[in-house]
Amino acid sequence: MLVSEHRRGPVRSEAARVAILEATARLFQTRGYDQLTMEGIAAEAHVGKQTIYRWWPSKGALVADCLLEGLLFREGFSPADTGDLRADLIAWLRGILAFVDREGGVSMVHSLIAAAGDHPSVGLRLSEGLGANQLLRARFESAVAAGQLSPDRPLDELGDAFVGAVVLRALSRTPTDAGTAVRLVDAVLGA
Amino acid sequence: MLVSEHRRGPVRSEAARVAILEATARLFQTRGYDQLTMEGIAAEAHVGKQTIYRWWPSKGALVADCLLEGLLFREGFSPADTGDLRADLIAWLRGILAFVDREGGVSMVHSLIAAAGDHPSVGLRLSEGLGANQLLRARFESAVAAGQLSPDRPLDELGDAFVGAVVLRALSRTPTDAGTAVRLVDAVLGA
Amino acid sequence: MLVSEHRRGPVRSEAARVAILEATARLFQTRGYDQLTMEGIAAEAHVGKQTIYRWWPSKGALVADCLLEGLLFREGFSPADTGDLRADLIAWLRGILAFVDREGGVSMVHSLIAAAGDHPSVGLRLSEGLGANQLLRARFESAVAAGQLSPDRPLDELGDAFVGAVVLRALSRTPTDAGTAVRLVDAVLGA
Amino acid sequence: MLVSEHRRGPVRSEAARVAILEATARLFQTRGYDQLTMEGIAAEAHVGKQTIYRWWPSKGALVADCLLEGLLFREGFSPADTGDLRADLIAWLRGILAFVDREGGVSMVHSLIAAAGDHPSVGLRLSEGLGANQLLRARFESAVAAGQLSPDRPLDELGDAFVGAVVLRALSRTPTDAGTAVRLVDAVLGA
DNA sequence: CAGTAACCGAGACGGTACGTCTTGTCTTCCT
DNA sequence: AGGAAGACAAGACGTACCGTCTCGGTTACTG
Repeated sequence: MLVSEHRRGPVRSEAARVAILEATARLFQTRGYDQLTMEGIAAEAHVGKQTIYRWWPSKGALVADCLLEGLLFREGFSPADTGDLRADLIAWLRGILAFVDREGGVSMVHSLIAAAGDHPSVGLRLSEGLGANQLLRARFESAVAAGQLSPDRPLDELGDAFVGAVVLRALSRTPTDAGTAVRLVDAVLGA
Repeated sequence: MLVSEHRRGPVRSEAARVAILEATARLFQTRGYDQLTMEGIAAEAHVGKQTIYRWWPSKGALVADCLLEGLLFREGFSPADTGDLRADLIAWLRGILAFVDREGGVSMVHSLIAAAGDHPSVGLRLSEGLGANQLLRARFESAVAAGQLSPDRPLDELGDAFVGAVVLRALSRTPTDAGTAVRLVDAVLGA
Repeated sequence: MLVSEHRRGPVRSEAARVAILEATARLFQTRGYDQLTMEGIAAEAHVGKQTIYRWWPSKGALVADCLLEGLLFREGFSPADTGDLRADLIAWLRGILAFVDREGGVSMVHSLIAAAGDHPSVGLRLSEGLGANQLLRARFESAVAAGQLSPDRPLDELGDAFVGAVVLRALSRTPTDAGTAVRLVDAVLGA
Repeated sequence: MLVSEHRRGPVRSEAARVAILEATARLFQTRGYDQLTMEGIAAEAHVGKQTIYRWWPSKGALVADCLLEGLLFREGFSPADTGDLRADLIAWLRGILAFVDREGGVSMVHSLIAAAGDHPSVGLRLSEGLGANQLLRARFESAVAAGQLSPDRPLDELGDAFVGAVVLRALSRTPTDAGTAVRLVDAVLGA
């Protein structure tokens, strides 16, 4: 006895889905989140507006999906493991800060923060994108194993502290200098 | 003989200025930053739109001014100094997290984050409003003097780490539990 | 027993055809021509849109078919033949004007006029539906035979004049009074 | 005794009003009523859509205003007064029928009928535009004075009968031949 | 004390984008 | 193959705000 609940009619068009996400990513990167419009995306993707609204409730959800598909963050910021936690974290933070300071980096982060305001999962992905949380946590665990980090430190919160500080700088547009990464690591880890 | 550069005509109306800021604060608190519109503010303040645009360039600037006037944040979050740094920080964080979790707190913080995206100084004021930076720094200095905190730790960055972690939680709407404050303090300070 | 003429494959579904026409009539009468949509008809008839487009080119054609099937006009307005042409015409016109003035009558006629704009045959059917042209012409012929109407009057055009005047009133929403029918008959026929 | 109740603020822009009406007339004549869109009018008039909606509630009202301004009907169809009522009416009807049959004439009338469906006053103006009602009535009065027309005939309804018959022909797209005007006059007036 | 320049409220203006609706075509599965 | 369901591209709908400009009317300094 089969019956298997079945829908009739055409199925979601993968071509349209991809075109929409790619158009969104393209426009997000070139114009930023605020300038991103549903109409612009529809035009760029050669798609009817209704096709967007059928599958995504909002601009934020669309950007969140782009993040999930990895269309916005090409680069991952994974901390190296040279055995020296402090050096590795400094290097990792410098990478992130360089990205943020780079042409378009600030506005990129700002756009993501704005998008996070509209859609919760963007915030989660933002942490992961910047901090590569899993990798960061792995690095911390390695440091704990090596005796460089007290096992008492809650590692997720430790990651949040670093990533949060970076986000806060971006929010307040505090300029970064050469020593910023070092100071931040020393502040949190102790010198 | 100083020609005394002088303007003719009436001078800026204090009544209008105050009405606009108060209308902005009122609408910001009830509807949030996104729902805040220049037209709405003008109507609420019984003021012409031009009177707003004459003195403020943007919605963000208006909100920033509200912050400066103390119309948005009634409460300050100042850490106590009982001699026990860890306990004081935990208490302070709990206060902030309770505020954020409270009815309307999340959206308040989100609105401020959104406003910060539009206007840099909102970001600065946000840090200060949440973290009361001066006070926090003072508490850290007291801890250094008491030998509870290594003098090597850059104190500004230490504050950023705490406030940043809170902002990050708000951004990703990560739910808070009873242990969050403790874990965050232990993560950053060491247990 | 004449099975005769058989196509293979499924043949046009009579059930669908009828369901579509009835849905159209139902919606036309309740919502009017402007509110009538292909999507609405398809939904009301539990039919795919394509099934409509396969057999009818437009909304107007659909309404025209409804008229042909007699699904829109239940009532016919046939002039009586009491021997008194003037009285018969006045009675007949009063019936039509009462229908038009009645609840929903104006919008009914307006909808038909709109449909006539989209599809020529609706216009023809409109004349017939309102004026019952054949019957009206028969009444005129009877009057000619009775010597009440000059044989020189072109009878089709005479009918058009009456029906046209009614349509024009509907178009301009000129209100009707008790004497309208009398005046119209006297205007055209002479008192 | 001063203080006459006064509105403050800018006054309605005559330039915009005229541009909108002229754009409407232009598009109405070239594309017809159905193809006429508010967006198209706004674009053609170089005007924001809101400026249209601020002053006109609908497309029909806009077309009605165009009629009132005389932007749609250049030509008036005024019956001559040669002393021969029948000949004058035939000539007048031939002019109208020629206009309707002419390139674009049918669609023009159809468009006006459609517009009349949307907006009552278009219907009134339609009668006037086609029938020049005042002038027609004046011609009838002259005929009554000359003893060519019974004083018992209600003259307004007489005009309606003629104009209505023409509208009805346009609605049903009944083709016109050389004798149409003659037959119509004879039908209504008697030979 | 008249002139005049900048303020004020109100709100119309040209625009952009919104989210919804309908059209007519296309695609998929089911009977 | 025909029919139901419904996704698709297109584009009009009417609304909400944007930031600018234009009105009269109202100060308050200047000559």
